[in-house]
Amino acid sequence: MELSLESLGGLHGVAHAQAGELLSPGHARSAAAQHRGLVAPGRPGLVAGMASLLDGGGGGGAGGAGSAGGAGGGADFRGELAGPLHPAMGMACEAPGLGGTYTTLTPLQHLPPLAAVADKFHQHAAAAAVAGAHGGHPHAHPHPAAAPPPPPPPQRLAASVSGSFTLMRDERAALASVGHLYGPYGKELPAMGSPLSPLPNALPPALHGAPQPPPPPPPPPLAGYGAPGHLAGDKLLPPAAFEPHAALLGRAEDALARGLPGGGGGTGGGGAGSGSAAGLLAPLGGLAAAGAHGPHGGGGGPGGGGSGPSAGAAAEEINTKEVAQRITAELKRYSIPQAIFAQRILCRSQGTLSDLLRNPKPWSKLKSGRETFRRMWKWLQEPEFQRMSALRLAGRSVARSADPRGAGARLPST
DNA sequence: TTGTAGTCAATAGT
DNA sequence: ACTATTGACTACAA
Repeated sequence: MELSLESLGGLHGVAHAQAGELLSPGHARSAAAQHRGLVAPGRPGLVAGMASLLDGGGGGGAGGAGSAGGAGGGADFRGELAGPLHPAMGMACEAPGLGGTYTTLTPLQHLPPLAAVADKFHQHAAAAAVAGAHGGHPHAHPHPAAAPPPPPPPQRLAASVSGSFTLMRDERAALASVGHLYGPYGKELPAMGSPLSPLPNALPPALHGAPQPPPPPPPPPLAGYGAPGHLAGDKLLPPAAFEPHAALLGRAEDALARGLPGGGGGTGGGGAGSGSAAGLLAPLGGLAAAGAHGPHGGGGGPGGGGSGPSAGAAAEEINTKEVAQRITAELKRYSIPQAIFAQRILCRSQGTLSDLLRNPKPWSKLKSGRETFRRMWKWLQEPEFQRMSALRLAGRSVARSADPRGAGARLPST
């Protein structure tokens, strides 16, 4: 437990708040306390999958290894898990049993170990199946072609990755994993990275402001969200590129942040950039790539802000409002209770999540709270099945650590 | 010491 | 069952 997340978390966020937080009683209790009670309702189709996952989270582990996961990982994907999960996913809160290499839990437990991704792959295969995305293979590699979602610019990925790598020094191991992960996953990543929404179906374009291709599925009712006031000031990252590296970014960001010019300059505000995803993280995107490379171009876009040296720092900006909206939409879409998401993905309480979603603070005003938004963001970036897996895995881990019994207890049959 | 930020647990409302 | 709100606590920075 201690170090697992280090890779991700350790690097960045952790820097400041973490240690204390990790240890802080609060977390402990919350974690413990939180684990319980997380079951989710099921819904048809993907949703169902999600639901299952949710449930599964709790249960899967022990018993059958997760419903969804069952397939590949089934018996124990632990092995797979040995590696850390994807950044956005898995055990967010605990770095459980994964291997031991990951990071510690930062306050939030930042990112799950990249390695974990591996697991995801497997999982995702299963998940995919569930989702119906495509038939996963046994271990599913994401073939570029196969993947459901779209299009991805591999390049970006590469860039990102590299950036990540750079960032991650410590995480080499993780990197390694990543490397392989991404490799196969190439397609997926890109997908995520895609300008748009990571969520294939998901997010409401409205959020982005930019006209994006509307997701197939039911559009989320986010009408309420409008233009964000604070957003204006903030910058956003384009989801693209960075998603996988969110973690990295995070760290980078942190580092940068510190070094950076504060807000970077400002950012360009709404600019965000790039579009897409727009707008959420413009800077981030930059960061990701840039991080390592510097001002990368992509950046260009938004860039703005940053500029300078620190562009990176800025990089991380996430449009909190958008993220909040998107998360809200996704949760609704899949009927994921806030409590589940909060606990499994964010390692926070339901109340906290609710508050964050309803009253997101501008990125610039956030401190340690950025981690929470990063997590949300990362989660959004994940492909559906990964997201689901995350929920499930997280649950699993949590369950395991906290309440093994629960783990097995209820998995939906699915 | 004071103020701010981030969370949580509890509780009320739907 | 879920979500929203509130009060209190802890950690940090000025």
